Order: sequence, then structure tokens, then C-alpha cells
Amino acid sequence: MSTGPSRKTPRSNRKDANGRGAARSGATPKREVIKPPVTSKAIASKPSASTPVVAKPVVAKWKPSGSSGQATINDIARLAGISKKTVSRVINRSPLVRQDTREKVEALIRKHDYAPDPMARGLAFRKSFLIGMVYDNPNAEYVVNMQNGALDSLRGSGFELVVHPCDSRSADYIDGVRAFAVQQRLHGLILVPRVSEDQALVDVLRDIGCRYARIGAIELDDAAHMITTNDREGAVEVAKYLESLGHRHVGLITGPQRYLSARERGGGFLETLRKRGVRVPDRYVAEGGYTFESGVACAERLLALDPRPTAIFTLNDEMAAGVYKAAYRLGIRIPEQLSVVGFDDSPIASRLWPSLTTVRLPIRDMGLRAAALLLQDPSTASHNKVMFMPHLVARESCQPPR
Amino acid sequence: MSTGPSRKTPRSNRKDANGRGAARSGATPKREVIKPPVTSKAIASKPSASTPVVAKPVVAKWKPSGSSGQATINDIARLAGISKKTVSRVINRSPLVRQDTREKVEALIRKHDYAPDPMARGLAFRKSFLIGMVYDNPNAEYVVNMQNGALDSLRGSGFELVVHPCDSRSADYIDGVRAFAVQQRLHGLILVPRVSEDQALVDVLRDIGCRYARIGAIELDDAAHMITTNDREGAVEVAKYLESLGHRHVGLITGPQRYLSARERGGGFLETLRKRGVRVPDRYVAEGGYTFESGVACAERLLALDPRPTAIFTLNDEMAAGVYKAAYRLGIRIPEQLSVVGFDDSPIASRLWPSLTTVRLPIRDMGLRAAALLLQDPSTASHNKVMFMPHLVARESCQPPR
DNA sequence: TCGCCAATGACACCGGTTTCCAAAAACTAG
DNA sequence: CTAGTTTTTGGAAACCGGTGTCATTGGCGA
Repeated sequence: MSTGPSRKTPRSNRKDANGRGAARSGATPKREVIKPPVTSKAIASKPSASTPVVAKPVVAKWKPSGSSGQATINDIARLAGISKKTVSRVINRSPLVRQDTREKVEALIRKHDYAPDPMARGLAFRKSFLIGMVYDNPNAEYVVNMQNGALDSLRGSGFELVVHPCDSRSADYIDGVRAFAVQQRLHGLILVPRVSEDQALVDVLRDIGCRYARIGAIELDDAAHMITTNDREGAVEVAKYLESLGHRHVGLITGPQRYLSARERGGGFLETLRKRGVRVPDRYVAEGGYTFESGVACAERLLALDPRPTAIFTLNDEMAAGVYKAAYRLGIRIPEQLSVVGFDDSPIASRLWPSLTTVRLPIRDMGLRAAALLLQDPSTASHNKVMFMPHLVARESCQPPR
Repeated sequence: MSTGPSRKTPRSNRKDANGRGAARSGATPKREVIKPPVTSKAIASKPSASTPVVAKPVVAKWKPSGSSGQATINDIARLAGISKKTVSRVINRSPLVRQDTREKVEALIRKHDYAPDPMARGLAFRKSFLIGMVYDNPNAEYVVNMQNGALDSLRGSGFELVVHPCDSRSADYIDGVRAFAVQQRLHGLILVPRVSEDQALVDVLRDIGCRYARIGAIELDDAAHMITTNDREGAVEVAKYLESLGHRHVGLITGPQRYLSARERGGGFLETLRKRGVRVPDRYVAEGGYTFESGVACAERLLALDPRPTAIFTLNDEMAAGVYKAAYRLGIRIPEQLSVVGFDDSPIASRLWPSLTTVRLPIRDMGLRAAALLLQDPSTASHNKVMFMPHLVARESCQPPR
């Protein structure tokens, strides 16, 4: 055993060779504050999209680590003739790198199509490069638009979007979201309407220190990012529109009053009509459930009133489709005998006949903005509240009453 | 050669101390083959959903590592009085653990709500715990159903779903998907129709060794998992249905012929009608673009024919809605004067009036199956081809011709 | 010449897994 | 019943691919 190098030194504090150091410990640590992390994609778009992952062995004894074909930070460092720490600095946009060094490294990164391993980075940062999107929304169009919008922001940022549907009526869905956020060490969370209105969820997230952006509901707190639409204003536009067309007997089908959106839209609508001298008696207001079937039922009730309303506003398109069905059944023609306005501009709105006048929400833009807010450096938090304006899309379902 | 194990001992051939060992070099290394990794969730669902993450300091000098509040494998090992290697074995379901040891560890895991850090594990495994879903599909309902289905499989497995929309018409979308798969070290990829039909993409994925499950298109290769629907059979059902109602003048609005789904559905429909003695002249067949507008245009053309078709089958619901619009415009009543059948059972089908008879695809089930196939151990690959049967949903849009 | 700053490097560490090895337990044979 | 062999079990240390901390170096003005 004469050979045994007795390598013991497990994680020893062997400061051999250059042992003397560590004299002045007083200097401020100079924390190397660093801009948000980026990948090679963001450093510079590849000049040609077809650069293959060929390793040009500049240094003799080198080949792309393992057979995985992916270069590592060590490879880049070796090729550049510098330490991997400096390469890391370049990747993280640290200002403490000389310009020519930076350029050399970036060239190599581009050349070898190198991208830092998100898991290694995540492990070191104790934070993943994942944005979660929590939804409990029956409207598929809404969800997909939102996630596509978010992905518009994330593309090229090195972040990815992880979707997490849930059932906000179940007792422990919050535990599920918490586990999701904690275990995945999410960078941030996008909360889509319905769950975004849940104060208990928001409390838990703040508790575990998970950043989040809430979409479409009113402010429950002021710490978080908020992306709202001015639903009230959209409804106000509808009221003005119908009033200006000359409608005096107007029906309203609201949504469940526990949803803020329902209260905002309904409130803005009724208030505006009242201001303009159109009275809407209580019996001309029906509370639906945001579903097609509830739209049918409510419409049947409203259309049996005397005098029959000449216009009906429903707080989403789904219920407007229900109004169409009820009207057809009753032989009431749209728009000649009944004007209808919806809300959301979901795909169904333009497929109905006559096509439905409705209010469009910039859902995709909201998703984009939400993700962008989560990506931005928390310290340089600019305004974190954004309000989008919906707008009326006039189609064929309205005309002056006869 | 009693000494040299000659096994080359990859890095550091230090055979010190016990030089004699390894006499029988023939013995298989006993690689500790291991079942697919799992998290605490999968080990046992928490008895009570409210178990807080309270650290009960059994051993004095201990507290949940750092302030992150998350226990680590070291914590569990310390509390159990064993090495973290053994805890690791439990987590990975290695058989080389005594039963009582395993139970003790699992109890602690449950008690402390421990879940191994996916990034640390991923780094060590050189493989993430993410499943990607690539889609290029304008149908939001389809996408959401698919991802919800996939998530049904993933829930509790420790895997998460990362969505990746793309534009299959762009030249370099494949590069994007490749980068996605390689950089994230994806465990697997679900390919949704349109992109799932792209042989070039599939070639690239196989090239980089990324597992994938293809949905809904016909087999381009036989290595991969395939989830298909028998679209042809669905169309056959429609043909039988219309024929049995007595329709003899039947129109067909197909989709773009470059899509397999269009060819399958259209082919099955026409062939079945022919077999049953109903001739469909070429001019009764119009090629639409799977869009609402194209449905309108094609319907207008077909409804101008003499004799006018008494029934029209469109290869998706979107175009069927277009037929409705055209019929209304022309004053043709559905179903009295015209029967209409769609395909997909998208939400619009039941919102139209009269509600649309159509063919339902079990999309969510397909997503579930696809994810399940990707999770299962590749070595024990059972059958990897699944075919789902669509079925006719008869509603109100059809009746015998007058 | 000293002190300071910009630029860089050495090394431990993030939280798991794997390799290698030794000790303990179980199982043989004499 | 003892010794030798095999099978389980579990610990120490390296490693996955990055980042943090701190020390070191070279250049420059005072």
C-alpha cells in the first residue's frame, strides 16, 4: 500500500500553496449584483439557424463532454483559456468582465450552441427557471390565449411555462399549488381568474415567498403584480351603445355575484343606463351562472316579461349563445326584434348567426404582460399594476328597436 | 492476477487498502436497477391534507435546513439515523433496502412533507422531470383538453408539463423544439396533431434521443408511441347514419387534403356511402380549410346545386357552424330542409341552434394515455400503440329528408 | 511606494446520485 | 460449532454543471 496518496482532505480547509491570504476581511463584499439570467439565445440570435453542434477540437485532448453532445461551461472555459467562473459571469451579465473577454466567450457560446443547464443553474440559485400558470377556468380559449401570451414573453428568456390546472372548489387545491410552487422552486406564478380572486391562495403564496402576478381581478392586496381589465368600462360602453340605439326596455343577465367581474360589469352597465335615464327594474335582471344553459333559462324568463325587453346584455358570450337559442325557440328574431350583446369576444361570438356584438378583452396581451412582470428584476420593480381597456366589437346582433 | 481487478476503474484506480478484493471479476456489477423515480406524493398520499411542514426536532441540533423551510435528504437521513444513500434508495424504490428501514424512512418523508429537489435529482440523472407538449393547433379546446388529460397522468408523479406552442409553417420551428428538448433535458415530448404529422421533426427527436408520443396522426415510424383515433371509423358512422335516415343527396365539406385527418375522414365517409348505394358526385364535395369562413363559402356553393343536398357533412364543427350561417342566409331551415353533421364535438356544437350532431373524440383520454406512455419505464415497454374510437353524438341537426 | 479598483481565479457548495468499499448478516462446508 | 464465502446494508467521497465567497493579480493615481 506504499502507494496510497492518503488523499483524505475531504472538504478540508486546505489553503495550501497560497496559504497566507485572507488578510483584510473588512472590505465590503462587493456582491457582484447581477442582471436577470439569460441564455445564449438571448446573448445573440444565431446568425444562421443551422449551426450544428459540432465541436471543433481546438485544444487537442477535448471533445464535447460525454456523448450527450452538449457543451458544458467547463468546455467553454477551457476553449477560452479562462476559468469557468468568468464564463459564468458572462452568462449572467456581470459587469466585472473585460469587454474583449466577454466577446471571446460569447463567440464561443454561439459557436458551440452552448446553453447553460437550467437544472444546474437552478440548483445553485435555489430557484428554477420555470413560471407556473394556475388556472381553474372552463373557458379553453381564455386559457390558451393567456398561456400563449405568457409564452410570447418567455420565448428566448430561458424560462419555461408549466401549467397547473386545479379545482378551486376542492378543499385542498391550495395545498396543491403550494406544493407545486415550493417543490419546483418556481420563479413565479401567474394566477388566472377565478383562482386569482382567492385571497387565501394569495396569502399562502406570499407566505412561502413565491412571486405571483394576478390577472383580471381587483386588488386584494397591493404587494403583488396585478393585471386587470377595466371590465366596468367595457360594460359602460355597452350601456351607452344600447341607449344610443334607442333601447328603453333592457334586460341584463349577470354572472354569479361572488365573482368580481360579474359585479363590475353588471354595476357599470346598470349605473350608466340609469344616468342616461333608462330604468332597469329588478325583474329585468337575472343572475346566470356564466353557462350556456343558464343563459337559456334566464333569457326565457326575461323574454316573457311585459313589456318584452328589446335588448339583452349578457355578461359573457356563452350566455349570449343561450339567449340566441331561447329567442329561436320563441320565434323572436335577432336583431330585428331583439338586440343581444355579450362579453369576452370568445370564438363563438363570430360563429353565431347573426354574429354577436360583444366586448373584447386583450387576453393574450395580459398574459404577455404578466409574464414580463414576473421576469423583471424584483428590485427594480417599476409599476406593477397594469390595467387594460376592453373595447366594444360591434357586429350584427344589434339594431334600433322597432 | 489475484490482485488486479483490471476493471479499469474509470477515474482513480486506487485499489488501496483491500487490495485483494474483486477476485471474481466475472460477477455482474449488480447495477441496482431501479424503478422509475417517484416523489413523496407517490409513496403515500398524505393521510391528512393539512399536515404542516413543522419540523419536530427529534435530534437536538437540527432544524429545517436554512430558512427555505424545505427539508433535505440529509435531514431525513439524520432523523432516521442512517445515511442519505439509503434514503435515496428508498426514494428510488431500490429493492436493496430492508423493509423496516424503508418504512421508517417513508414515515419521516411523509411527516416532514419532504420531496426531493427535482433540480438536484435532474442534475444527477442528467434528465429533467419535465414532459413537454408541442402544439400548433388553432383549436383551443383541443389543446386544453389534451393538456388537462396529460396532467391527469402526471399528477402525483413528480413530473410537470411544460407547454411549447410553435408555428409549424416557420422554417426553423424544428430547431426551436430541438433546443427545447435538449436544453431542458426533457423526459419526453407529447406531439399534438399537425406537428405530430411532421416526419422531419420526428427524425430530429429520434436523433437527439428524446422520447416522444405522437397523437392522432397515422404512423410515420414504428419506434414511437402512437395514440391515434380511428377517424375513418367515425366518418363511417356518420355515413351510415345519414344513409339510414334516408338521405340520397349528400354534400361533403372536407379539410385540406394535406392533413391525414381530412383524407381519413373524407375517405371513410365517401366509401361507406358508395358501398351503401349513395353516389356522391364530385361537385357535391368541396374542400374547405377547417375554418368558419371556408365553411360558409363551401356551403353556399353546395346549397346552390340542383338537386340541392338534403344533408351536409363537414369534417369539423367549425365549418358546420359556417353551414348554419349560409343556410340562415339562404332561408334554408335546419334540420327540416337540411341536415348537418360536424366532427370533433367542440363546445360550439352544443351552442348552435339546433344543436349539432357531431363526432366526439376522446381528446382528454388521449392526452392521459400519451403522458402515461412517456412515464412508463422504456425497458418494460408494453404496447405503445393505442387507438381510440370516436363516436357519433346525435343531437338535433338531423332528420329524414322531406 | 502605497492603496484602491477592475478583472480573474480557486474552491466550497447547491441537493441529490453513483461508485467504491467495508462491515454485518446469512449461508455454506468441514 | 467454527471458519470461509456470499449476500445485504450503509458510509465516504466523487460527481452532475453551474454559482457564491473570497483571495489574488495587475494597473493606476496619489
